[in-house]
Amino acid sequence: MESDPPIGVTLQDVAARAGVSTMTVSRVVNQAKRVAPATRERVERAIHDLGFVPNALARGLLQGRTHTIALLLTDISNPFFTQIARGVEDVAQRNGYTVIFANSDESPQKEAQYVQTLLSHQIDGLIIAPAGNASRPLLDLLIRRKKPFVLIDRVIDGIAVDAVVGDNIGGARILTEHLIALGHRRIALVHASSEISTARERQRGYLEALWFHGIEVDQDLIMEGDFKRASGAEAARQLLRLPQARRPTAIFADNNFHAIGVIESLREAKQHVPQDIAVVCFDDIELASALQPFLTVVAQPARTFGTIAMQFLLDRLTGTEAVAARRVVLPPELIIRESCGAQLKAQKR
Amino acid sequence: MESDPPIGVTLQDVAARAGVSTMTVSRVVNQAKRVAPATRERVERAIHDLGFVPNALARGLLQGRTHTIALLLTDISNPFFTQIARGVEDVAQRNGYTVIFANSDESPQKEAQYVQTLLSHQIDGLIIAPAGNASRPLLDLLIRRKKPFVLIDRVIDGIAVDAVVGDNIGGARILTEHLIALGHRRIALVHASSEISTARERQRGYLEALWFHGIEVDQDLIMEGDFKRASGAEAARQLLRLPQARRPTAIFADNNFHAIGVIESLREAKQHVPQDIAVVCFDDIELASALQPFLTVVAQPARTFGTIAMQFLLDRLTGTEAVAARRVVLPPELIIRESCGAQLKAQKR
DNA sequence: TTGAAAGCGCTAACAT
DNA sequence: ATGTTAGCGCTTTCAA
Repeated sequence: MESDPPIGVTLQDVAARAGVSTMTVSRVVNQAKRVAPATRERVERAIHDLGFVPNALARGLLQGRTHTIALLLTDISNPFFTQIARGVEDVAQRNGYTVIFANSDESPQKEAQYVQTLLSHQIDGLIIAPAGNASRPLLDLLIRRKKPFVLIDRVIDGIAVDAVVGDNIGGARILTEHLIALGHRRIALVHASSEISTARERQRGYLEALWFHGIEVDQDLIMEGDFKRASGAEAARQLLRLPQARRPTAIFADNNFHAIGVIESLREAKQHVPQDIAVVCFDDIELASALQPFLTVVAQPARTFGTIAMQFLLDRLTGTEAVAARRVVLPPELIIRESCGAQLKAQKR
Repeated sequence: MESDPPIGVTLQDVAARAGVSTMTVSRVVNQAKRVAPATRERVERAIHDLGFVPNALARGLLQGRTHTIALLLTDISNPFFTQIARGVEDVAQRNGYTVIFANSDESPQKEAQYVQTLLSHQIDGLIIAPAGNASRPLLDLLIRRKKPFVLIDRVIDGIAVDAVVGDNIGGARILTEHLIALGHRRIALVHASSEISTARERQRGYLEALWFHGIEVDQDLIMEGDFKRASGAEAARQLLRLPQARRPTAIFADNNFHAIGVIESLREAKQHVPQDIAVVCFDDIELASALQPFLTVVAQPARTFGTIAMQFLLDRLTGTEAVAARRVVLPPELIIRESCGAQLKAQKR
């Protein structure tokens, strides 16, 4: 049971060493005021000597709070979510919270499984980018359990909780109108499942822009993907199979991964971007754009998504009074790079 | 104390509902065999009705094991580390482990702080990419505490522990020799601090290649950065300030972020890559390369780094017998894209 | 097959 | 300013 080296030093051990009660040690550890300077010093010496690290489990068990929150995302390999993670982590760390990350991979099953695990670990709250509308029961469960949580990037209809999202409709309109202004009329859309609010809203913005400018919607130009690279590539391949006259002159990818996939397929087909076909997308790919700046995008302040969401969660965690659900909609920013448009305007109708 | 809705349902509650002792419930939860089918069913029904989720803290406190491991990286926004994270997470999840991620941001201080927090949360083990040689005391602490850990990507001299790394010397040689074979003689190096094993080894590989081919080393072409984008950009700016004759015809960036920064600066200076100056780097930037494929790199199987490291850690965690420290060195792969070389060969000496 | 008691490491609430 | 007691939710041990 008892080990030779300092493995698992407890508060008791420190108390014995310093010749005081466990309560005194506890008080020193927790920065309480009511400790005589001399005693405090003895205890601190003992803590240092023994290399004591308090057991957060025991403390959590007793207090019902672990100072741990979870960040449940759908794809941690997407830079957009990575930036969110950094924002969350920063604010969390500054406030003494530990963050557990998890990846649902756009799968409601995986998501449910993770929430279960996270709950069992007694996390104090969560920040979630829900996999889709199917996540609804899960969120209801959290509400019943009175676990504070904040939705990030995506919302679920009819559930009034704190949420930090981007203006997807507006962003999609801006992007589409940018293309229209450059003379494009046959604009394809590669969107993800309508189960996901962001995909739904971006599609809406695209359609609104077309309607507003009296451009007829061609269903053959609207492809469904899953926010991943491969589906973007497949969508582009299909678009290229259309007869020349019905092919798009521009493709609007509803997220960055779709755009990458689209561009890959176009390259395979020897179609140059932006000379032969324009490509724009939602969410930036900072690294990629640094290399070769031609992709016009609507970028979102992902890091800010994270910091605000964490702030909201903190309010809930430390909140004295009950606050109504808040929703922050952050505006996206149109980044025009080596304007695919400029060239196209001249050469297209 | 007692709440109205099912908030914090305990094993006791389930026991009461099912009319059995807590032990019986515990046995059902833990899949023990010695439970009568009828009893088991009653208990399972109660668990479901009450929505009972076992308290991992209480269990951990008692057993001294939490089935949680930590992954401590230096930069989660680098795709290389993101891939590692996915690999680790996959293997961990399949084996019933929860992963806590943390970012040291290349700072030994932050790293030490995180390890402290993680230890207090009683994680069972860690996978660490150490910030640098300064991390040595921290690792010694873990050894004293008998916390299993595995080094990933970077090693610390004179410490015999499991490690999963890439062949940095070999990779750097390959990359440098690739440039030499294309006719380059003035090859610059942008490397990170020698405090970091990967930076040290890549520098070594670069030097070895030059020596081997009888090319004199020009200290003015060797710049120190910090593995981040800005330092790569600054290094390139300085290189461009050299008199024409002493400027490099190629730049070897010792990681992907350095390369991005270098390319940005070159673009600002209207230097075209690869026509005017070649750029190669260690670690791929998959997304970026998909967009515009001209960056020749030495790519590492990051995901495999993660899966193997997690496997090693699992061995330690479940290990019956003590195994000697293992070190796996994974070979990198040279990816030549639109060979910056081909063009250069013709135009340079 | 099931239950009772004890206690993991810590701190809230109450002494002193 | 310091100590004592009790117990968080669970499982280990031992008994029935």
